[in-house]
Amino acid sequence: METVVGIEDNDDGKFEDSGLDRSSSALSSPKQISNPIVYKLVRVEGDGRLVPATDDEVMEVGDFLEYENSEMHVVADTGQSLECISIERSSSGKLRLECSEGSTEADLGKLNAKLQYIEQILQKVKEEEKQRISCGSPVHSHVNVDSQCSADKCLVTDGKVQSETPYQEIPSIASSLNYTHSNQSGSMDQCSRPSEGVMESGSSASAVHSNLKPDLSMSDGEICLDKLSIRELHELFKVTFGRETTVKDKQWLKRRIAMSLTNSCDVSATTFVIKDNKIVRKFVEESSGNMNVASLISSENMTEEEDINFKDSSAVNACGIDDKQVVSEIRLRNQNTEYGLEDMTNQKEQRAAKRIRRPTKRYIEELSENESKEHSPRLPVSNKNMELGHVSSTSHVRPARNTFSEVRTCGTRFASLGGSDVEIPCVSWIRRSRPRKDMASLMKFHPSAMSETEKLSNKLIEHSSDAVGEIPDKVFKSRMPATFHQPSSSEPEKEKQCPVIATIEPRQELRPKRADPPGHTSDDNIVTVPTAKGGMRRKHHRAWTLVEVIKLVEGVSRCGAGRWSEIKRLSFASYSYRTSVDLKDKWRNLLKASFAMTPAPSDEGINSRKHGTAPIPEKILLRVRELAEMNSQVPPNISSNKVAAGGGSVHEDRSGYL
DNA sequence: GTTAGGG
DNA sequence: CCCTAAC
Repeated sequence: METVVGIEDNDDGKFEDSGLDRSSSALSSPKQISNPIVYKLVRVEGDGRLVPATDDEVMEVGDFLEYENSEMHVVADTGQSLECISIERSSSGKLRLECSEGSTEADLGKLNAKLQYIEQILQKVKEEEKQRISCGSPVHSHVNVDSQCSADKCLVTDGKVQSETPYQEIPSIASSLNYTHSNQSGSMDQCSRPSEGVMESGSSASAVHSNLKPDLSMSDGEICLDKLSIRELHELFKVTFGRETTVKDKQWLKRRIAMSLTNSCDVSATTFVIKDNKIVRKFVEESSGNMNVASLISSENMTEEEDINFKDSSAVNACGIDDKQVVSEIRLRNQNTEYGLEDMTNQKEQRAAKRIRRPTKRYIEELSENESKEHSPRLPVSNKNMELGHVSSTSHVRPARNTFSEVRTCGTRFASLGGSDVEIPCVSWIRRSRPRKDMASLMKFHPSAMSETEKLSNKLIEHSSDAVGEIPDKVFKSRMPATFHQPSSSEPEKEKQCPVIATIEPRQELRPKRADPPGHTSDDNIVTVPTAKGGMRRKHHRAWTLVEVIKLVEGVSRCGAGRWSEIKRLSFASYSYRTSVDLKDKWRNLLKASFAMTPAPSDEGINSRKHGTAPIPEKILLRVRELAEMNSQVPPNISSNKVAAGGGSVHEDRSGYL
């Protein structure tokens, strides 16, 4: 699913289309495509904003898209995707593409039609653009489809940097399918920076940016950030990031600016070669690469992929669109499923090779502060359906600037490479999914793949999220040596093994009566805290919802009490945070409650007397008691055939409310 | 790896 | 919820 693309444009909405890729490489088949198109899945928030879809959400619809329209490639946000396809959400806020939702077929059909429509439009634009290009007319309203899968371009038109791409939508389908052309940076900003009010209208925040874009100093056909004074760099920084900076480090400033211009998160590890009016980013692919050497590599020595990109870029220039175009070449996406990890590794390697001065903590802190300010009003995002995805196979990296405060709270992370840990600034460590509404659920970690340090970091992360009111004091007291962001999917292995089941499961999001309290809706606020013995212990409380209880009861009725793992598998596949032990514990409590309940259900005070505790409908409790009594009579093991074990009454009762 | 039970 | 003994 790493396939992809590059459609991008600048503020003017200029497009260039090098061709639509209509191949149908599977999501799972990351083969490189010459002219792919990336459709970035986003979610439409209630206020109309677009929020980058989480991997899970992408996966949620990915299969469908692939199935229904093999030509469309939905790519989880990797920071590389440039397109946004927003899948309309139902009023419940849930993506309406869930195959498990029987009633979504119509929606799927509509979506599919829309997607196809979009494609048609793209084709048209592309053709138009080709004509324009042939005419040498630098019109600013054409489609710019980068032929390179992941190349981002920062166009400098008339000496103005236009790296910030506005949100653009196709009116006719805007209501439900937002098709966004933007470069990586623009896209990300639009989608993930609520504070900027992006995505709210065609006139995006880019206007602000574009107006402020200063001229890059040009010298001998080269754009040299180096020749800018600190003051100028500050200015550039300001217009680029929309905020002031007090950093005096020119290199740092240049790096940051370059990051923005190239929409890259690892500029720091990148050497720039500015030539022929282009900023060509050079990457050292392997640790063997020596940045000192790499920095001297000119475009002629680019890797094959880069060379292709370069040619393409040249072609664009040759068309006379703008001879001041600055093109940032970004290494083609690593198709490895462990892309994120690899990328990280590369960064580290590059860093090591180049011996680039790592941003000091101070800088990082400044970033954290500013960024958190900028993004502070983040909307909580429920991140459900984590389990749906075979998502885990891929890690996604986003540009550093899209990193969010929760991650930035930590200065660095450690990346283990070749046995040695390397400290990497968190700035370069990116979230794999869109920011969540619920700060408390910043992350969902993969317990099985979590190292002790990672766990520590998790703790710290939770620490950083004020939304979690349950953080034990000891967490605050403990000092975190380092923090990471769990790059891989947090999906427990078990869940991955039965994606089908997960998909079939009813919407987890649906929490009728007892929805999780605000700020506590996510499923991944699982945090661990150190124990006295040095081990890690889960420290997270998640109230059982009525839906969960019902599921539990149902599960018990089906499988019998005691077969928790089975119940977990069948009824809680989508509730990764509910372990079989949790089910068991809950059942225990339910039993207690049900038997504590007055024999006469008519008594209203059954649950209410337990102030604070969730009012479990007496029906449920009755059912629990019934099952309990039944179980006492019929050992669970015999009830492998639960129906038989359950007996007739069970069935009848179930139909009532389960 | 699960389950049961205590904390 | 966590921990752990017992299976």
